[in-house]
Amino acid sequence: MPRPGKSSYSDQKPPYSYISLTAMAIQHSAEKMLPLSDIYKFIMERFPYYREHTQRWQNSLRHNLSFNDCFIKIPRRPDQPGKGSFWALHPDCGDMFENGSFLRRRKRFKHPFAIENIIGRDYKGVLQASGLPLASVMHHLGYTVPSQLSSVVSSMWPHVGVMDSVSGVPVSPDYGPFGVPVKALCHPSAQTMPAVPICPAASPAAASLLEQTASNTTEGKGSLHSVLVHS
DNA sequence: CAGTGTTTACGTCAAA
DNA sequence: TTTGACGTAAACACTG
Ligand SMILES: [Mg+2]
Repeated sequence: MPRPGKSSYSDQKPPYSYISLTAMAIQHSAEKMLPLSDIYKFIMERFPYYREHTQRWQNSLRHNLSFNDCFIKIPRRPDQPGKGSFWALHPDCGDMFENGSFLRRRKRFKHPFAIENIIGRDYKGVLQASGLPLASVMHHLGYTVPSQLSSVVSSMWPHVGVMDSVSGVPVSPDYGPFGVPVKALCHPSAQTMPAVPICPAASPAAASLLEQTASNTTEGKGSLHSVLVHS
């Protein structure tokens, strides 16, 4: 396509969402995974539209990588030094563009066992009605707050530290496959929380716990209130 | 420090 | 009208 500056045809915004563009880049690669910088390159090489305002759209792209469960991080091997991780497509996310549109999917892929998705689904009404951020509700429920959400929590409740429920030693969240927290952590106000796996598939006990939690929340705010009062 | 990653907030738009 | 997907801005935290 032509060269000229502002308003040439090829400079128009391509009919692809960031998710589409990123998936294209990943699928096009030999290893089916790419570092962030290579995703940028792929897009910029093919779509002149994205050769400008790079700070804006690259911020949006990173937001999409992190926010959408269909994108997962693959750690670098020691023999592959570099900045971040590799990004790949979650094996269960299927064909995201089954409907002809590359702009909007029918539904977002959400991993069913990610604790933040479980809480987000079961406490949807509470989250909406209260306006509280997900991190707050998870904290009040005594759940491990994933990754950097903990910084939000510690800024809202500076007296609360994240520590191992048995040893009392500060730890960082430890995640197993699919981002499921393997080690149950608790904060001082939560007294004793059993260090059991939260993944229902891994522990029948945890499964019934989850079921109980779910049934408690179907009625609405009541259960959250009791939890709030408790802490 | 610059690049990478995570989360919240808000606006838009189309489907349900 | 409500819901959900998407884009954008922005505030941080973490890392090489
Ligand atoms: Mg992700």
